[in-house]
Amino acid sequence: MDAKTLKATFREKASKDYRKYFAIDVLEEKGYQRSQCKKCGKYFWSVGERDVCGDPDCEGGYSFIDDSPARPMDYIETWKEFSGAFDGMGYTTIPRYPVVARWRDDTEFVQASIYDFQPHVVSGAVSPPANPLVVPQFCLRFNDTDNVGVSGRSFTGFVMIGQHAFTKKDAFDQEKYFRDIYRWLTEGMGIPRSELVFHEDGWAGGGNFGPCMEFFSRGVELGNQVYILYELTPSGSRELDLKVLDMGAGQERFTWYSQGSRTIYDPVFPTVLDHLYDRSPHSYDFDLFTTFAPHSGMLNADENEDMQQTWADVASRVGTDVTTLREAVMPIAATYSIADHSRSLLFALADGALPSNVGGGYNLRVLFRRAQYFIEKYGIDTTMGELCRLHAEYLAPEFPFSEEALDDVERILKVEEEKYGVATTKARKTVRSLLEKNKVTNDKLIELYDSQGVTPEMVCEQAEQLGVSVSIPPDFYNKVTERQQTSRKEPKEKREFKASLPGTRMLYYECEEDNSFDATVLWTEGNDVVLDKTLFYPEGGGQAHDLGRISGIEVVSVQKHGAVIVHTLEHDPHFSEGDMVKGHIYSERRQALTRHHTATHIINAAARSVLGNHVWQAGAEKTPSKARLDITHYAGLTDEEFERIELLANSYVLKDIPVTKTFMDRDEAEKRYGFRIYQGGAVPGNVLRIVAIDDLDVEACGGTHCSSTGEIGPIKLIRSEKIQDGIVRLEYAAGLQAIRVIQEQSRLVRDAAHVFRVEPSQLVGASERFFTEWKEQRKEIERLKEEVANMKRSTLSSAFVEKDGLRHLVATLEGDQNVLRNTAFSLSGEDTVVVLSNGKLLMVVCGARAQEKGYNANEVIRSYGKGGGNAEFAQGVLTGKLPENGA
RNA sequence: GGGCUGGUGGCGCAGCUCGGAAGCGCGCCUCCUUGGCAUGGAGGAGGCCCCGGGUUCAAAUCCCGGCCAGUCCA
Repeated sequence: MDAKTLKATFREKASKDYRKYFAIDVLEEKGYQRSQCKKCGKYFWSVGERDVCGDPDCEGGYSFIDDSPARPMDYIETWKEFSGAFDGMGYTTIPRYPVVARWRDDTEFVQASIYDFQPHVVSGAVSPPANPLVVPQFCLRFNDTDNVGVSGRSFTGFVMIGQHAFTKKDAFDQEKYFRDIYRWLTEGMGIPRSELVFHEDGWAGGGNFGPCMEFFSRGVELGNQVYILYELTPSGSRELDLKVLDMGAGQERFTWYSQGSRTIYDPVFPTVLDHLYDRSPHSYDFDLFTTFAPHSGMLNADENEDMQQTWADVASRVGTDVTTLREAVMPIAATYSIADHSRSLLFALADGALPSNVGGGYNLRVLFRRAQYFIEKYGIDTTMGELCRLHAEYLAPEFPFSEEALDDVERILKVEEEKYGVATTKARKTVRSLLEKNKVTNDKLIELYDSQGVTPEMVCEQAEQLGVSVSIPPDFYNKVTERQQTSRKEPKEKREFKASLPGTRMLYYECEEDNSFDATVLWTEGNDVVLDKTLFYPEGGGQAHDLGRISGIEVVSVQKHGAVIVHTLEHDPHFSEGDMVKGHIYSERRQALTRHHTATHIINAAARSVLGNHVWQAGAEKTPSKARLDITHYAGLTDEEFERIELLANSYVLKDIPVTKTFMDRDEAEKRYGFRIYQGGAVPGNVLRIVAIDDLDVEACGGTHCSSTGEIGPIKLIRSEKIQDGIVRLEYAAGLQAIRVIQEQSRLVRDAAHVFRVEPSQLVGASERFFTEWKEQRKEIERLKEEVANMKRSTLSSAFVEKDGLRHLVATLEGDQNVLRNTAFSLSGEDTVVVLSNGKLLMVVCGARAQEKGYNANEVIRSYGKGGGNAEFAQGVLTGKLPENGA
């Protein structure tokens, strides 16, 4: 059953038996009564009789603008008050999580406060950082980008205030959770109880489900409480062992509602909006916008088929025409968009994400470009970096940003602005020349957008400047989508491991130095063997698996399936379940892998120190011969940065810093070291293995590691390459392998120097000289050939034979294609037919009069050999012997 | 992850459809014009047409495979 049907089914069930599923006692105690909405059919609770439920759709718009029943609060104050109120009710306030969700592998950005605790806390595997708790969680959602600014309430980034509790089934106190949020709404925000309406609803997601209570006032949803109580199993629904309270409410909504301002943006970005208005040459028509604001909710691009018509409808309601309305609304909507987008970028970039052309980074690039476009279009004198600083300053009491982080954000935005500048200048040029040639077809428009990012709006702007008109098809973006062919690869099938066995004891953590061990065989099938304990490190964390022998048989692969380690042998084992076996690992390979793994952490730390705090690991691979690390960075590395990283990494090695490995509760590790520990991506389990190189680098990592950095030996960077926008790949070798790389490189230099017969130190100078000379001599040869051709010409010019009133020459001369061609052209005149060959190549040139008389070079050449060309000039190869007349 | 577009002197580009002499603009060098500069005029240097295969008598051009860059969509 999918989430949608599960939700609908459960809602019906909960409404029938609402006393069981909702905190009815509280509602009744406060004087609320239950009704069914005459429009949508949902059940809801209100003080006194009501026909409709309070949803904006049923209510017909907002009625709190300029008339809020609540106590006005500013944006920062909203959180302060909320957190203070809940502190008094036994909740712990925890700091927000990064908006880049590195602890998860199913999403790039946090989209709701509950994301912080998925999957491990919600599943019960990991204990929450506090319980119950409240958190101001910054979230990113890109699905509503086009509506930001216009619809009056959409954001790409917002703060979801979360109220969460995670309890054993019997300890779940739904009544208290509801009472607490009710107290906040009425006492904290000062909303009279008669202004509140509560909806009964159901919720489902990820196989879990439960009832849900939504709270509305004056046509706006202020938040909802989800009670995750059940899970769906193949045999039916079952009560969860761990029940979860998930209350989410927008901090922005609370503020907006409390102030009754014309849009949600005005009270949320006061300093940034002032700055934008101040730096803009535009005069804004706030009066018309204010009249427009209550209807803004209608202009939602997702819900409207025909936006043109909707604009017309809104215009007539406001009492003006579409053009006047748009001219008043769009500049203000643009400033709202700029404010929203810059704040989203501030959080995303400060938390370590980078704009890119692939993945989630692309969403960030789109945000940047959309905002930058508005800044340029309306001639606002500011930069995105400056805006981010203003946001940071305003948000500081709730969300402090470090100076280093802000510097980083500014640098990244600068680079992004340059890229945008290059792309738009180029695009403009292309558009201009196309417009001048009058070659703008619909197909061309789509191609321009698809391949160069030229929006139809940009084309129109250019066209206007040139005084040309272009028509944009109304279904433009649909056509773009049509052009995109969706061919998706089937996901690789993962081999399922069926046997239910106890977790294998991991000797490679306990006895790091050993290379042999005794163990009992627990299971075998085909070539696969599972032991009770093993020294064999399985493939994982980018580190290749160990090789060796079990009972004399070669081990070819070691994989981890859950907690069970499976060894694959070269052939069927002669032993069986219950037997004792002796295992042996090849320690040279293991040591090389270990060095490369610790070297990877060192390189990561060095890169972070040289390039900045935005550097995160984006992937890694360690083999016995070399290793590679992908890091997030906004540009390719310069040679200087490359060398500085290498040098710094080696200086860490020389300091011989101890490397400690400890097992630690996830919750404690996060508290002590922060989210930096998730360099390698999501790690399962409540207990993490923390590998710390002093405070230089601390990561949750399951790999094998040296016990101090000195053991790594030398580290040699081999190359760096930008594998995609925002990701740089570093390749390097450590220990003896590093020496091998260095040897290889010096051999290369030695061999090359030998070719030039110079000392290696003179190699560069020598090759430069040789290359220049080679080019010069090539030129000289060209000149000489020219000269030879000239000489031949004077001998051949007297060898013409008269025929049909034309002069004919058929001759052989030495020389290559160029000599032949030049000679042929210089000998030819109006009345000549020249056929030249060097014994193999063949050329024919016919003069203008010769062509008139029917001598076509393209045909003439066929009587001597194969080839072709045009009427004047043809070339090819000789097939027989040339019947010369010139010699 | 997938699609699309592009890669030609130092820089910006044309040529590619339809294979047949590697071009244009800016910049650079030399000379002339000028009191000097801006400008104007004349001449010149500077190319592994991204790399590797294939088709063809012949490939910058057509086909296949790489590499690099840009861009759009997930």
